[in-house]
Amino acid sequence: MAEELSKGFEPKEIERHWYAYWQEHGVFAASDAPDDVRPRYVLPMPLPNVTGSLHMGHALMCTIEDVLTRAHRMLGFNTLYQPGTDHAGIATQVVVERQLKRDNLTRHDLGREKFIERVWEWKGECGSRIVEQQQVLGLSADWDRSVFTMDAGYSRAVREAFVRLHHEGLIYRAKRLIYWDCTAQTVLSNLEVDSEEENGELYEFAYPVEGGGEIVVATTRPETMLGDSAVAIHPDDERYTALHGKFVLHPFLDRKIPIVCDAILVDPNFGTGAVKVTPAHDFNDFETGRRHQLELIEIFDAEGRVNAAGGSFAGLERFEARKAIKRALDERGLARGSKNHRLMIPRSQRTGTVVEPMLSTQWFVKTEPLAKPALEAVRTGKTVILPEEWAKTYEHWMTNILDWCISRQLWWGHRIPAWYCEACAHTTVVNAESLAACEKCGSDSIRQDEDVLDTWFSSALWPFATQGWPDDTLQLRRFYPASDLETGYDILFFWVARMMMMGLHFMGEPPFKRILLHSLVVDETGKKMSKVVGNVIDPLDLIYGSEFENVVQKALPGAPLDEALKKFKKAYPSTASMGASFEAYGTDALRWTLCSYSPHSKRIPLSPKKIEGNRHFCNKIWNATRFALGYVEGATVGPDAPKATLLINRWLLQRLDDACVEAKRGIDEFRFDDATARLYQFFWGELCDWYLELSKPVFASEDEAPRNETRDVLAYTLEATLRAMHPFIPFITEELWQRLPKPVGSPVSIALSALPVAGVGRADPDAVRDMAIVQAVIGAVRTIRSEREVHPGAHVPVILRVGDDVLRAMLEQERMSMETLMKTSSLVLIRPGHERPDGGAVGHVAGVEVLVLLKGIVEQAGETARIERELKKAQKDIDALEKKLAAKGFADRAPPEVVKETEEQLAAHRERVRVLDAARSFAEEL
RNA sequence: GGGCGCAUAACUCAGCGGUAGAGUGCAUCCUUCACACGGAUGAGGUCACAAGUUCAAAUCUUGUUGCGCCCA
Repeated sequence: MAEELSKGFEPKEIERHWYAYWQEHGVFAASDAPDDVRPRYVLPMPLPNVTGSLHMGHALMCTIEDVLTRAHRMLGFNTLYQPGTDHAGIATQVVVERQLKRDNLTRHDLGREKFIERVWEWKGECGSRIVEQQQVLGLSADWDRSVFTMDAGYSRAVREAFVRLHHEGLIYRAKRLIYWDCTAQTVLSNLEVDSEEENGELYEFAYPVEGGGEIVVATTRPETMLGDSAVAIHPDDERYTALHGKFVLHPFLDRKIPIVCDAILVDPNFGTGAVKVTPAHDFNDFETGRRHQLELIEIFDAEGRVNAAGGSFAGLERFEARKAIKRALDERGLARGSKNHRLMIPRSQRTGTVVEPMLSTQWFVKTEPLAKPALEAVRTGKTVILPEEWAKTYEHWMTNILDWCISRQLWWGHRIPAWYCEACAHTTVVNAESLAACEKCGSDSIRQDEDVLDTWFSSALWPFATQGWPDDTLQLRRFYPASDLETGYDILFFWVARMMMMGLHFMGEPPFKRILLHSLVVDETGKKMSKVVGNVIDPLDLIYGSEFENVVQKALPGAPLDEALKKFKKAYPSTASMGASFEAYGTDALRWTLCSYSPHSKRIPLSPKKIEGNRHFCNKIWNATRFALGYVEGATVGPDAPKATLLINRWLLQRLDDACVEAKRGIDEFRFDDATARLYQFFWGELCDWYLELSKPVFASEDEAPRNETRDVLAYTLEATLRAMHPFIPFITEELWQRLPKPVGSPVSIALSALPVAGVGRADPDAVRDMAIVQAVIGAVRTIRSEREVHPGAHVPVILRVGDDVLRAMLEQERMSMETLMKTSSLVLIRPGHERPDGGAVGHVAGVEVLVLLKGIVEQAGETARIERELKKAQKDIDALEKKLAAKGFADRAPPEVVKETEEQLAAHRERVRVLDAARSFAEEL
């Protein structure tokens, strides 16, 4: 047995040690053995960006997934937690381009080949930082199977998927209005664009109407007027009835523009009620253009500069053009003022640039035929979404799904396997890295499409491309479909929905049985974590501890320290009482905390105080075990609960069973909050607060039989409880479990032991009922002692008057327990009506009259007030119950058991009143 | 504008048809031989508002108000 436990729980060394131990012993490995007949549990890890680093969202996700993984492993499943990393096309390319920019270089200076080499180099430099950080969190992924989305095998799968979809007509190339990132100079899918409300202005200017007069339009983007091909008004707007069918004249370009009526685009109450329409650079306008067959006039080039269509404004950058246009309108006397306006600005998720709607030729996935089966799978319950409210969101998105633009004008990624023939204009689409000749005419004058695929296209294949697809491998058969897919709801559309579509299409069945969605980690006040707000917390700072000064320097780099600290404290009010740093809370405390939030609330307001509290819980576990270790030596721990005769032992085994059943249910139903709360309550509230306290007099007694029984029950329960908690807090449970007596033949690690399920304890409802009475009686004495300010060290005589003979006999049995926790030297059990000495306080619980003799212990009488208070409370309850019973229809329409229960409650309260009332004099006899 | 969701103790949140729960915080007492990262006790809530369904509503329905998020 290892060295003695330290007085307090110190996570750091333990965590390092056991993670290495698990890896050494291959604890995380899934089995490929053909004869392995265990049921399978497969969880594909949402792949982090290869160059990324761990944030709070990862910590939450990884923790939840590892709990699921560990629990299933302990339930006897052949468990695969499939790890991997994503090449993250645009994100990675943007970072490397920024690095080049420092040397005043662009990717074009290097050329495609050299640039890609450079990205690979950087990937190497980042190494496996993210993976190491995930390991700090204790993830039990099968790291030997880790897959990178640019691996040769995975790349082949990506090309295969593209080629097949293309041949089936589900991928096509077309010119469409898309979102254009002028910085990265690539198209983005609508999901990669985030719109945020920002300050802007609503600018008004007048278009001269042909034949005289003018119409004033309101716009947030005056520069796009260069591409206007209509002015729209509401057909019912009486202000403009006279203008129906007329034209306006473009002030800068030689163009006549129609005035059209459109009830969909125009809100007559907004702005001037007249809207300029730019179909080539706005999605709503594009649709309007379709409805009215308007001309599409493109006015920007790829860098966001005005093109030749902009006449004298050509060459100006977008925002310069805005100023120039406003100036020009002003000069022509057409400006009609402006006002401040909040508007949604769409920005690229990766570069932060305001994206530009542009017309462009791109590759698209035809989503509707793919979405149908994906929708069906959820509707029929083949795939279940939890929490279920998300099913509605999924349904809504899938039924309104748009075609998915999958080409990107980037270099880092899977190059589109399409070759254009210069001789015959045929497009060859084949699964190959290079192609020699056109498949149609045989010409070698071909060139490959320059673009790469959207990263999400490759990750959509994750559940099967990781297992060897398109080959029919043993792995693929064994580990597809996955069991659960767990991820943040923010990538429900990006990733989950697309995996559903691809999985169903290529494999014929949905990629997972359940989709589990967790919430977003936000700061303590409910705000999103962001670099701008300065409220980002690095999970490693919580695990290893960190001065707040360090924390905020990372959260708000470059900002003055005072300011950063102020923002941080505001975002995390609970740190006010924490001094100047996070202590090292350890992975377990962080994991437990993250699991304790309900998945139903969409936000998880991270509270450092809560993590601190859960480190205290770990410390409690540590010390309770330290206490137990002093007594459990030589205990026999078998596979089943030991025999128990003592009430505390019988009770504990029943409560153990209850706790484990509920914890298991919580895990099964994706309610880790319930599971952790129950285990917390059992360990602290029952095992520590009651059982350990009550075991002390047993261990101190002379009697060997009860001592041995208690020793065995304690050892058994503690060992089982550690197993039940292991999925949530793997490190501390392993450390302590290794030191406890265990059943013979226990595995090398708690991670491979069995998760306790129903039957781990022993059913004993009588014990629970009796123990509740003992607890209530002890509580009554404690309350009286506390309220009458009896010194905690003082021993006071207690008399219990009990009418029920069976009950009195039971309490007599528990004399030792009660004497210890009541701190009494003289406990007497008598029948009601039996004589009693003078002076004291009275309580009444569970049919037991509790008399605490205070004569000579407290000076003054003064019990009357307390009794009056109790009586008043009881009377209030009686009134409510009587009212309920008397209410018309209750007796005959409510279920009989409810009526009976109500009557019993009423009787109990009346008895209580009778006893308390009779005790008034007793209280004044001091 | 469309969709989804939330309003419960000072704070953060569970509960979702039978007379309100947890953690933290607060108050009082206790350094008792596992733990002061501890123990005991206590205070604190017309469950946003209004109407309805029901024998019974924090819990179901509708409306109102306030607040989030997603999509446009």
